[in-house]
Amino acid sequence: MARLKKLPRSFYRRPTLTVAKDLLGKHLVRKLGRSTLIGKIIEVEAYLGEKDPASHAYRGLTKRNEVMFKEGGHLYVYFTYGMHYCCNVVTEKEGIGHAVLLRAIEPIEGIEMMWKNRKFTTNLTDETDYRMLTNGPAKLCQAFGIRKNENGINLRGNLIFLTEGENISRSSTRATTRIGITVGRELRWRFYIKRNPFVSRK
DNA sequence: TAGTTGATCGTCT
DNA sequence: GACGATCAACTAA
Repeated sequence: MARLKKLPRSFYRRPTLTVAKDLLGKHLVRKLGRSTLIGKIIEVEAYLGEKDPASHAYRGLTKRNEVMFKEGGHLYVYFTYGMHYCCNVVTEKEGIGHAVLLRAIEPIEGIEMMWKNRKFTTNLTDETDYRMLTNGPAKLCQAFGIRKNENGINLRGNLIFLTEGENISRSSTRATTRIGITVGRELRWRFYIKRNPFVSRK
C-alpha cells in the first residue's frame, strides 16, 4: 500500500527542477463527489519564477500568481485563452514563486467520470483515440474537474493530492524545451516519460 | 501531415 | 487595449 501514501510536505520543498523530474510517475488523486479520479503524471514543465521570463511570477507577486509564492505543496490553477484552466504544483519554500505545470496524465481510475467532465458527446467506440482524454494541460484539468475553485488547494488535504505512484528511472525520461511559450524558449525544462502514448507532443 | 483560425475573457500594460 | 504555459475544427495538399 506504499504506493497509496501521500507525498510528504518535504517532497515539494526541494529545488523545482528536481521536483519536476520526480513528479513523473506519481499519481494525481482527485476526490469528486462520490468518485475518485486517479491518473499517472506523464509530462510536466518547470517554471522558475524570477529566473524564468516565461513564468507568471517573473515580474514578482501579483493577485493572479499569489499561490505560486505559497509554500511548496499547493495547487496553482490559472485561466487562459478565455476558456481553459491549467494546473501547477507549487514548489520550494514560501516566498519563492516556482511551480511545475502538469501537461499530461495517463488515466488510471474513474475514467467514465473523466469522459463526462470532458463533455464528450459522441459515442465512445473501439476506434476512439483515448489519448485525447488527458494528453494536454487544459484537457487534464477538465477531465479532473479542476477549475478556479481549486486554486490554492493544499495538496496535503483530501480533495486533491499526490501519491507515490510508480518509480520512474531517470533513464526512461527525457528533457526538452517547453511548449507554447515565446520567451525562455531555449530552456530544457519540460520532462516526460519516454515512449508513453499520453505525451502531448513529440 | 502541416498549417491556420475561431472561441473567449482575466490580467496586466 | 492586447494577448496568452490551449484546444478542436477546418483547410490544403
